[in-house]
Amino acid sequence: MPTLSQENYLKALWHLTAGGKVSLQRLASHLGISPASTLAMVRKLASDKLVTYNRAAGIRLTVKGQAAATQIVRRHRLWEVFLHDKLGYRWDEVHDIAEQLEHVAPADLTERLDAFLGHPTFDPHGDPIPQRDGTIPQRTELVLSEQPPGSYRIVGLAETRDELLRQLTSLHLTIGQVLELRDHRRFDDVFVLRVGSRTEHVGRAVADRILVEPA
Amino acid sequence: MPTLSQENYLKALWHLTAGGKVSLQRLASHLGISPASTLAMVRKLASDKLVTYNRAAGIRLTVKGQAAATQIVRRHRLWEVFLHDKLGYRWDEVHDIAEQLEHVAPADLTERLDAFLGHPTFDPHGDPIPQRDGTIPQRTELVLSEQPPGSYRIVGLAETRDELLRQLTSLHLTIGQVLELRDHRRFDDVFVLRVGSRTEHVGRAVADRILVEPA
DNA sequence: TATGACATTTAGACTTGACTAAAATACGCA
DNA sequence: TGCGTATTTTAGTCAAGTCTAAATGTCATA
Repeated sequence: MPTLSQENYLKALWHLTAGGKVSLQRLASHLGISPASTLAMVRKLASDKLVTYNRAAGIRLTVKGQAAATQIVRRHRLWEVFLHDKLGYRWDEVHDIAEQLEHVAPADLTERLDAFLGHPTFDPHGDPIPQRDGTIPQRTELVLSEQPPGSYRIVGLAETRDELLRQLTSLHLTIGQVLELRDHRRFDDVFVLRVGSRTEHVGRAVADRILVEPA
Repeated sequence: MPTLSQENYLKALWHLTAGGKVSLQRLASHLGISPASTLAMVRKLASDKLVTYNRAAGIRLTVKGQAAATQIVRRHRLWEVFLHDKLGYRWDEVHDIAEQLEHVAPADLTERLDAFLGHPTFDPHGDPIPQRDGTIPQRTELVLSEQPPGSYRIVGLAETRDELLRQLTSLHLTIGQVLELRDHRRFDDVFVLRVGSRTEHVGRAVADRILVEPA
């Protein structure tokens, strides 16, 4: 049970680690905190066995720290999906609010939220949501709007906003449905689809949110 | 913008005020904090013009303090509805979690949440949710399960859990519907209703959540 | 190998929100 | 009116998380 402040350090480390060795300096400037204060906190994290630190190797998350950080990122991204899909915030507004919500973590809340949102795998920015077991989804599905004409099966939806869901349902564009992408009229950004025996025209907002595999 | 800790004091004051003069002592023991610490915080609140304090009158919320406290209670109870209706927590589990969430208050979030939940007027405990303008709903609707046989119009639902909503919809028990309560079979807690031309049998879980007025 | 640039570490201090212990005040009632 | 009890207030501490300034290390390279 890291403190709120410790959680921010862990999350920052999770993000920075991808970019190579994490020096005090780098962590400090990422967080906008002085190197002196950063060192103090890194020592606390080390005494809680969440990180290891020495000058040469820099700061490294331990297995325990990794797990904690991953769960924080998971909570953050799930809240982003909630704010976007359910409350209708724009994708560029959700980050700051999720920043607040991610620290609320009573047993169960994350998993209930995940279920309520339909176990999403990507957040509104397109970043993967770490799963309960810590694995990170890889984009294997294709986004319909980026495909060449052809036959595809819908394997998922990138969003669960009621309005979008209703529209997709009314077009029979639900998971499992096979469709044929006929044309992308680029001048007005309309996608022409053959769904069952009907021809449908959908805009980019819809085509961007349909995840498919070749059929 | 009171601090997190100040918000807890304001909320406590809001609740205690109903019970008469609020002495330092009373506030302190309600919060489980020493009178000395409480005095220190009350002075801060006073310097922010959120409360007035003197020995004789005790601690009183100013108009500004009232407004702030009311919004905190509003946020708390809206989150309770979310946790109960949407995430499926039991009514006795939601308080502690809402306690955490109520302090997250970026512009807009409360109103969006309110809209998403369908502008509820009572929380899962049956307590009124202060409205955006600060007014406190009064229970004017009647709970179907507490009425004598007769004709009623449905004016609201006490809950928006999808499962409940689906069940009510499938029974045609939606807002505006007129129904006749025929009987309450007390030995097995089943309510016998006449809805349109059909006779329906519903249990207490449903009858408790239908708000009606005589028709 | 000595030096300058940059990174790290130490030292000391501040703010917030809590604490305890003890002093001051108020209040009920004998 | 004054005593005893309860409440309020003061004074001094503490821990967390931050700061600044200054001291110390490290390292590439001139």
